[in-house]
Amino acid sequence: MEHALKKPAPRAAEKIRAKSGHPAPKAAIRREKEALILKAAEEVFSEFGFRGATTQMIADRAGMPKANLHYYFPTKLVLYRQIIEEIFSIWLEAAQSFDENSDPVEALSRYIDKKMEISRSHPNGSKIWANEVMHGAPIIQDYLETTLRDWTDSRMAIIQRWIDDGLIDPIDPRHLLYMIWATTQHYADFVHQINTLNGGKALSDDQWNCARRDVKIIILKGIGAKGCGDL
Amino acid sequence: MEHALKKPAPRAAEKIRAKSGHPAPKAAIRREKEALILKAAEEVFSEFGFRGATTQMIADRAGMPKANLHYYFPTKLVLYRQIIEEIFSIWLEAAQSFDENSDPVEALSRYIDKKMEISRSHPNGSKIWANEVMHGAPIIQDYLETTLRDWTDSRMAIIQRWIDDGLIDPIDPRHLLYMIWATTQHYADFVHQINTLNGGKALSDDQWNCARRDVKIIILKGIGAKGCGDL
DNA sequence: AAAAATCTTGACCAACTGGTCAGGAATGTT
DNA sequence: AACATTCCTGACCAGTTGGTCAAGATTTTT
Repeated sequence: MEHALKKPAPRAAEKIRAKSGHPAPKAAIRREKEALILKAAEEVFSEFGFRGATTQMIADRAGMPKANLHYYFPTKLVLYRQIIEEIFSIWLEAAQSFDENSDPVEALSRYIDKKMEISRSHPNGSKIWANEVMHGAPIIQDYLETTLRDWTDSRMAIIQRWIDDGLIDPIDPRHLLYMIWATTQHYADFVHQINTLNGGKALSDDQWNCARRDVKIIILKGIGAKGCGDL
Repeated sequence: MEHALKKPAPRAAEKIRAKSGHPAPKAAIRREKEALILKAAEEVFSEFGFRGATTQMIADRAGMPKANLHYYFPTKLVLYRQIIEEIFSIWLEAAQSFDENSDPVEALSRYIDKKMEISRSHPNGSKIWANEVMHGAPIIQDYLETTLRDWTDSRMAIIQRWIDDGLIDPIDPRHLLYMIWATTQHYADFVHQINTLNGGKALSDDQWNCARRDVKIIILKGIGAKGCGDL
């Protein structure tokens, strides 16, 4: 015990606001705190996994006592699920661009670009997803069986049409999708390994451009897509 | 308390051996028990991660009381590290075949085949590795910086020579390696997702052959390797 | 046979973790 | 101003976990 009793200190946030003279509307407080917690939780979950993360760690990183975190999110699982759902929606949204173009080169290029962008700007989400799937998807199994499966089926159909139309070589659409997922997500999930092999530094803008270009070239050329020489 | 006191029951293993009349040499006991524990630990670690796995779970799956496990492996970390090291050696060993052939088509084909084989036969190892790297490689960082980096550098040099000799297109060797790793390991790390998208069933032999073939074709054709039309 | 070394295990413990709660503080409403 | 609502937090608790230990069982050595 360093201090047997402490005088009831005013809350830090209120202190600051008092100085600046602003009020602290309840609605805003809720929004801000929840965002703070979600951000901290995403970091901690991606670094330690669901079980490895403790609500104490998340609370610390969000700058509030643990009890306060539990005031906004009753359980760790609720917090985790909300994060997973947000990640999932980002993934699906990025996938939209896939079918805005009828040309395989255009459609696949954009899709790969978007996926690479997400891997760079949102690596934690990818990691949490990978972690979840690797451990048997205990929490998002229903998503895999419904939304993801539907999405996959429809995109495979599109790819199959390209094959039937002779626009790309006859490969199994499934494995093309897996290769795109695997490769693009690798730059998020294995960013630590990639950085280590890059002399301990994060990839520069140039290196990212190079990665994007090479990934696109190899995949598009690999499936014999017509007219991809000028990427 | 269901039973206040229990008579000292003879150990199960000894019971069986007594029946069969065999003795139980200490050396063999040690070997068998350690192997049993390592096998169980690999399963549990791959399913729950380091922190998610409990020594109790591992002991249960190995069919022995927890205290017995701690007799052979003093701490959970020691057990984990031993497993990681074994996995690492398998990976490097498989990579040997990479430079037994001077022809890029031959060398890369064999390398991809071996990696796909490992993903099918040894998915747990791949998952543990991925988990470890995703969480910042807290335990194997030194391996990444020494052995893996050396290996990567030497292979990149070989690929660069192929490029200089005009045997493959000028892409960044680094990203070719990453693509091979990402794609082949995806079939281990994301096996749950793949199976779910496959109607909940594991890939059949035919499907595996198809995956192997498509992965090889796309990558080899994608880098413009000469003479890979007959894969 | 007896002593030494190794193996086995139930019981136990200290540290930690998710989650609770009471009561005080800030804000909103009348 | 007075009352209601929402927010904040130190203290607390029950369950879990990695790891220990002493005492007994089995095998090896002398």
